[in-house]
Amino acid sequence: MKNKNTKYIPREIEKKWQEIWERHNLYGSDLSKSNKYYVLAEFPYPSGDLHMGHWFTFCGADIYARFKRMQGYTVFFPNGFDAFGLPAENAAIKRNIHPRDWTMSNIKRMKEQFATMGGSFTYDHEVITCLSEYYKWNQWIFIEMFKKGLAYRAKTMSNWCPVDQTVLANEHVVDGLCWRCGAEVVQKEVEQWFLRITAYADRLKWPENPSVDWPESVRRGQNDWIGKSEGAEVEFGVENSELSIKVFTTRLDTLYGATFLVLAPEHPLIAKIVSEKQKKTVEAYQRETEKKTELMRKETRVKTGVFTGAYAVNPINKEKLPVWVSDYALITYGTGALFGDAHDERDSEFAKRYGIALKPTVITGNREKDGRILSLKECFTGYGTLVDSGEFSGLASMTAKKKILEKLVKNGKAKPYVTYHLHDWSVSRQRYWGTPVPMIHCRNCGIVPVPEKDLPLELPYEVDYAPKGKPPLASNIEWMRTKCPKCDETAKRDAETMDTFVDSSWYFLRYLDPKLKDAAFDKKRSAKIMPVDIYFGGAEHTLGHTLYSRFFTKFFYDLGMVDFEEYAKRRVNHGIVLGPDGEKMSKSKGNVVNPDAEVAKYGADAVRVFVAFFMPYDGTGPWISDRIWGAYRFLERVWKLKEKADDHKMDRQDLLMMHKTIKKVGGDIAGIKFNTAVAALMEWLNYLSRKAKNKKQKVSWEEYRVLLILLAPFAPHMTEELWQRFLVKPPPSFLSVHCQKWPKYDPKFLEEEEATIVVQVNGRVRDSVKMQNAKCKMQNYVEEKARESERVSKHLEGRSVKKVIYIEGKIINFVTED
RNA sequence: GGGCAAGUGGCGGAAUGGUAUACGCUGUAGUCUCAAAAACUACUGGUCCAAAAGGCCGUGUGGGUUCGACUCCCUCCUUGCCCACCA
Repeated sequence: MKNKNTKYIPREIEKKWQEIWERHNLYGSDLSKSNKYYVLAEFPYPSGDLHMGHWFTFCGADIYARFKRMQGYTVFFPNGFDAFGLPAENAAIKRNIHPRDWTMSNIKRMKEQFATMGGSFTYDHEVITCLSEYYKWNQWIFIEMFKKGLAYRAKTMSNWCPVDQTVLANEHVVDGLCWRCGAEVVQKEVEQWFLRITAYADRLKWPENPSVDWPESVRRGQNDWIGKSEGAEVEFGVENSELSIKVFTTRLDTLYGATFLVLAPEHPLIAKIVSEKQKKTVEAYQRETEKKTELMRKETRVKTGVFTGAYAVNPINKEKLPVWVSDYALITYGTGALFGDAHDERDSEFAKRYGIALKPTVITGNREKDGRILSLKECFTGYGTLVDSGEFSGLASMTAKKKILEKLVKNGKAKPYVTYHLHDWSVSRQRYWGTPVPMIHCRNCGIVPVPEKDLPLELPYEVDYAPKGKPPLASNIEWMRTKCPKCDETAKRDAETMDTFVDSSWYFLRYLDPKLKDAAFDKKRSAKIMPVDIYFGGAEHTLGHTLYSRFFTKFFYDLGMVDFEEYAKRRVNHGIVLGPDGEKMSKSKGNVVNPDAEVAKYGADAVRVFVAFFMPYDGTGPWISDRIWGAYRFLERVWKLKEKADDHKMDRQDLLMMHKTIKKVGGDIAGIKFNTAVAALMEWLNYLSRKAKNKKQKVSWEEYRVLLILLAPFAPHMTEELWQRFLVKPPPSFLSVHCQKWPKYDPKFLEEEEATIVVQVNGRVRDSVKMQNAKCKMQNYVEEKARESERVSKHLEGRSVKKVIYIEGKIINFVTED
């Protein structure tokens, strides 16, 4: 009679073990232990359904977490939900369901889906950002920043999405379109809250050799985004006026070549200096550029502009320069004003277009650097020699910059000036589903923070959240009306909510104790468990989320709340699982692969193994469901192999294979190369089953035991089942395979008994010869042996050997005369 | 326009400057079966050859360095991602 237990049926074992693990609190972290290891994966947005991308990310993180746990670390691997945000509100409007209800039911559903994965998440540390127990601390942090002058209100031109009716950060304007809804973004002047991230620009800049292990692409990307430019602010007097125009430049060495000035259309001085004659033209131009959306500005690279009728005076040589207005000068960069000269391509283009006679260049070539003459273009970018520059002629650019600055500073006409590409972080959102800004607007006292004892300032459930161009919270008049904490007069609340990136900027600290009542996070625990040891996430968060988190961390550091300035020791970017059509998965395209069906068909373990195996973790490629069969077959073969296991003794080759695999799998997991780790396991399995078949040998229990341990992070359920059935006897208590110690390889077993030496003639492989390890130390012997080969001697016939290259134990190459 | 990454069989992908194509998928043939599926076994880059042995060609293109190059250097082409008037 056939025993039905001999068949591998995933659905019969997976749920069972998930429940047993939870019952035994297998993945609970004893946070009092000292050998901590914090594994973090970016928490998901509860959009409704888990998709393959989530599996890809979280399986990777889980494999790694399991691996570290088996290495003896106390692994802290929490999960949560980034639960505030626009989609909830949009879904609410569309389907007439409250954002909170929509979000919470999605979370419930996604948690069920997460459970099928068999992830080793640390229980009871869940963070859900839309709960007031969490966002209370967003508010607290906001007020702390306000007190330190880091949160402030300002009026600016902002990216405005007319469909979502909200302000967008620069990084959420993609090709001039809203990243969420795809509507064309327009410019609109609004007053809103900013966080002064620029105050941390210098500290956010990555040093050459940072103490933490983050991908170079992320570090470079952030540094470019911060875009620190050191230069000078030069004052150009305005002719027949007391006014002066402050111009930012990084190229003081070209100051003698200045031919004209350009002001950004939004520059406040324009109205004061414009001539009567030009007034109409200039104002028309200003109106026109105001209407231009970012998309239009980008598309028309042709530089347009108008003359103001005014002239400025170059402080270095008293030359008279016409002042123009053009939108290629950006009000947000430097001082919103620049001087044009022949060295800069854009300036030249602009001058040519409007018939401004450019002064000749004042930088010349003929300069050597690193033993070669530089091109003129290179000289223009900072390595030339000055000519026609008065007393500074003949100086190298670098020196001239310093000397000219010195002189201008002495005359009070310039000062060193540093500007950044990074702007302050606009955090106001005119939407409902977010953290209410904890501020009160009082007629007498101005802006007053909500007192700490009144936090959290709860988001009211009842509001009209349909977009009307004003924040939805403003529609709840009762909520809006309050009293000023200072003067007790009637006052108004702030109707705006915070950007959800505030939520995700510190959630990893809240994980430590999500229920903590009297502080944002547990300082003592943080000292123990932070920083995060490894952080898995998407490359798209290089300029957003991960930069903001670093900013928050540095702010906490300044408040003395944490004792580190970088919150994650290592950052790993994951790739993207595309739909089967090779396109990015999206609901509108209908190519979203839901893991539920795959799990039902193949079991979670096979899906996990396949997800780990089918492409490198940082790769991007389409999901091809049929191929999961390969992973399933692999697991089934492991399952069946147990029938071949007995007390067989391992020979030298067996030991070699086992230790090689231990080394490879451990090394690959540590290096986030899950695909080759699985391949190594497959290879070893091929070896084991071949030996079980061909040689009529059995597989030893030791081999089977190690195989299950190495496979456990990838296929946690089936390895546990096999472990419990065959390797725990009899079970005195619950001894999980996941609590086993990760095996160590012994280098003494890694040596091959026989060395295989590849023989080449003139670099072409002709044969390979085998010999005992010891013998390959003797080149003469190897050479003799190689010449004995018929295939080799055939190619050496009639040729004289000029040279023999021998790389010990690897290759021997005969090089002939001809 | 700038920056970064990458181009390897029919496909996903492996390869510290040292036997290119590991591992998996697919395909072909076979074993088993009344049959099919599954499983198992063998083969599976191209080309010359009846076949085998063997030879030649093969990692986007063209060059270079080297005894030896997917790997290092230069040219060009292509694709992807990110940024984009930054004075």
